[in-house]
Amino acid sequence: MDFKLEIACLLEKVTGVPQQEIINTIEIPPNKDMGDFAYPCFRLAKQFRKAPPLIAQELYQKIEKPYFIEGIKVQNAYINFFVQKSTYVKEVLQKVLTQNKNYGNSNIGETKTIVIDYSSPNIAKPFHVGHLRSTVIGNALYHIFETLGYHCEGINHLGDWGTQFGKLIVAYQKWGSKEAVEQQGIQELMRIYVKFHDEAEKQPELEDEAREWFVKMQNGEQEALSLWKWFYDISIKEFNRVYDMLGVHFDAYTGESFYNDKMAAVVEELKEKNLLKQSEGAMIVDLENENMPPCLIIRKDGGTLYATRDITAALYRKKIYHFDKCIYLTALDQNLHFSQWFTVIKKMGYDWWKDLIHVPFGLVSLDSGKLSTRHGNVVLMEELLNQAISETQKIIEQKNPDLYNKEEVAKQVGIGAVIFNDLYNSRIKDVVFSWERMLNFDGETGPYVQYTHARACSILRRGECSLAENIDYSKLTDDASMEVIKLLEQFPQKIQEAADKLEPFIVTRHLINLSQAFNKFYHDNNILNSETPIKEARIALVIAVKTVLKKGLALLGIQSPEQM
RNA sequence: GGAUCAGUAGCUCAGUUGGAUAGAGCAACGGCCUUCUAAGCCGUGGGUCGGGGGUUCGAAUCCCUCCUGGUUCACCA
Repeated sequence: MDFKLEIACLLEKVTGVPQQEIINTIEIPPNKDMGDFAYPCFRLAKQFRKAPPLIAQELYQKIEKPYFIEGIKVQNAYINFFVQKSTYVKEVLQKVLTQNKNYGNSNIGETKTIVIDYSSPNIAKPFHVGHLRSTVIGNALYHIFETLGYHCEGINHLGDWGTQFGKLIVAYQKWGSKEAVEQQGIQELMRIYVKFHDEAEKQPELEDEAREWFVKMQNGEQEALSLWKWFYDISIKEFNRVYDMLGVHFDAYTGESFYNDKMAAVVEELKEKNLLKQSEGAMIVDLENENMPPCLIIRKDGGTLYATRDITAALYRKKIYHFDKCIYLTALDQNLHFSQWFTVIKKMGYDWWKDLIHVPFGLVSLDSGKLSTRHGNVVLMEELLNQAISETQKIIEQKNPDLYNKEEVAKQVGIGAVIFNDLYNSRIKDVVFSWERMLNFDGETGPYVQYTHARACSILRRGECSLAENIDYSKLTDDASMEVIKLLEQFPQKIQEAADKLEPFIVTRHLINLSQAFNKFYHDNNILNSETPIKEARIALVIAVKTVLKKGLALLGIQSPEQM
């Protein structure tokens, strides 16, 4: 039973307002003494031509109180409903316990496909904290949509093509060695790349040489391509190490190089549709009447650009995946770029341009300023994860030295802390990276939620805790228990809300709230030493909380150790 | 200058499709481990919701205006 829906039905009968509209208006009162659900009557004032409190009063008279409602109270313009607690507890817990790990699933997205473009780092550059947000938010949205029944395609649109590889080839031939690259991987590639830039300031002709090499790549010349492939393989190997640690996977690694041979046709199409225009030697799509600067398609030296590849990729994805939505996770500073090329798609006459969605997030920086690989102002992702893990190990030594699988748990908790931290606030907020904040595991953090889950597991491990046959749900009507039950009930709506807003933090915050409520419940009530009917009911609650916490963390891409 | 995002407690942030007394965590201070994990629980202090106008029965939320900060604006991605 869906209580909100049932209440909406009651109200539909007495107001004539459609159910769906009422559902959207029903709120949870700020204070539990006011009621469990509230219907504000302000909006009915016009329709009824009366003062809202009066309307509330009149509606109240007309409502026939069903069995699952214990009481109805009118306060000012609000009609407040008090649910029949034991019915409510029973309905919610039975639903969670029978659906188990499917609790919160939905079929709303059935037959729909969502393409998610996330992570997308540049090849031959180290994976650092700046790449974390796209990766982790994209991964969470992937899971969230999947749980709502959507078919998802996760794409890592690697930055694996462009003049920078020409530079790298030149640098490698001048200052690199096979051994060094094999031994040190990206770090060595980075070193010679930086050296290239230093040297190119003194000898600008190096830049020409680099461009030549990139042209050779584009023309498919063997030597250039095999070097490129080598750099590519080394990078992917290192990226995958990080992705494995983060528990992130992709359905495709079709990066920019993949579209190399597909762009000409798109440029041709733009020409045919009369959208391409010469300007200052380059080919552009003019967007003046859209109040935007032009979208650059072809450079004056004939090279393609970021937008060219994105447009090509979008057309390809539409053809291959028939997506209903294609979402791009990048920092907010790319806003204009996306608006521009989305508009180009629109001008090409594709009505699905509106299904292209840029999901931006705030900028990451360090105390010491902007992130810059070249100036060494970065925190490497592996370093961050390893720090978080070793910090966790210290805490385990201190708090639970007898834990049997310390290393595994340290990984789950340390990495979980990093992911959780990134999914804790709304996307748009800028982030100044701070070791102190990152390695603080107190309060509203990943370890807090994991700890709560481990506590629940601990109880279930100790007691004879199989689920009882006939549970007396009336034993869970105290305030602390009710608070937990309410949050369990809201979980599916929160997943839906997170999907609607493309904001995983809605789930994150809900897990915090649930953990807080459960910890209070845990503190107030002894579970294993209570009398049988109470104990059975409480254990059912513990199982339900454990299930939802685990599910919620999984949606965020975080593991749930049973002990920590 | 144009565009865009943000401004809520000392710090980091929820709350913004107008609604009941603006909430958390961190930090500070004070309690609670012979009882299921103290990575926990309870309590105290802390607010001109950037400023000023306006709309409304009602504004942190909507409109106008100003201020501050970030980002971006032609051949990088």
